[in-house]
Amino acid sequence: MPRSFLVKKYFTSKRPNYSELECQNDTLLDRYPLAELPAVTSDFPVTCLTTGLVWDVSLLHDPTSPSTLSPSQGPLDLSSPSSVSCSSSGEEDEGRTSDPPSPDSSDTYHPQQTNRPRRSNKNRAGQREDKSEATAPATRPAFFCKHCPKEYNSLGALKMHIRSHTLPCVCPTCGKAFSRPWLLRGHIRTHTGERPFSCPHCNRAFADRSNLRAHLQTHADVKKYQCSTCSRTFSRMSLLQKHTAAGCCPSTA
DNA sequence: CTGGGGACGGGGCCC
DNA sequence: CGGGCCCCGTCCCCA
Repeated sequence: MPRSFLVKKYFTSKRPNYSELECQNDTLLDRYPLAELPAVTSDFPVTCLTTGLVWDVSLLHDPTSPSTLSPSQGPLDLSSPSSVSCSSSGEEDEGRTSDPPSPDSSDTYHPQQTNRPRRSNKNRAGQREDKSEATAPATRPAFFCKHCPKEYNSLGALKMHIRSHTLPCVCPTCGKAFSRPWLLRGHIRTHTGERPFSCPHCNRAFADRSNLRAHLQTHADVKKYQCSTCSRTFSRMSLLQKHTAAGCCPSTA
């Protein structure tokens, strides 16, 4: 299978609208251009410097102290895709990762029957609004991101968010940086061509579970997103939005 | 214009 | 508390 299609065009004209990179001014990528990103030390599939956290609970330390990101660690070893690690640990997810679907988990992913019966009471659709508001009750301690105006009511949440600024996980192949190890693993599949998520209906395989989920919608008679005016259903929100924007439903557009 | 794939961001939840 | 994973969602591109 040709993989060139996987190595997307964001190296040319597409993408890297990674706004995070822009607002990082004093953070990782600025200080350490890709070619100089810290390298890796072990034999793990990803590079992830999770300790490069910087937060501003109230003041915190100065950004001039690049945490664990020491340029002296040397340039990336782009020639050895496997010679990377995630400082977050040294153990990665041997067998625990969800990346490749475990054979025992009914071999394929079924969105209708999420093999995880959790979050039953949680409307995840609203999480975007939640985080955009980022309002913390006055009775709770507020943790502020020093890189952006976001505010969290737990240090853990803030730390997680800050990783989106520090981007501690670096692809050994192309140097692209990610906030989380599993994001990097997913990215690495774009290099390796690995597609562990296969569609049970058409045998098409995907590197990304979300993409498989979206794909499965194409097999559904009634798709997830429905136009409130014409009742037409779409596999993706974006398609519904295009549909409404195109004028089908002026009332909802 | 529509449909779909690729890549990715990020918060919540579980362990 | 941190790491890992899930899910939702978005953006871009292409046929």
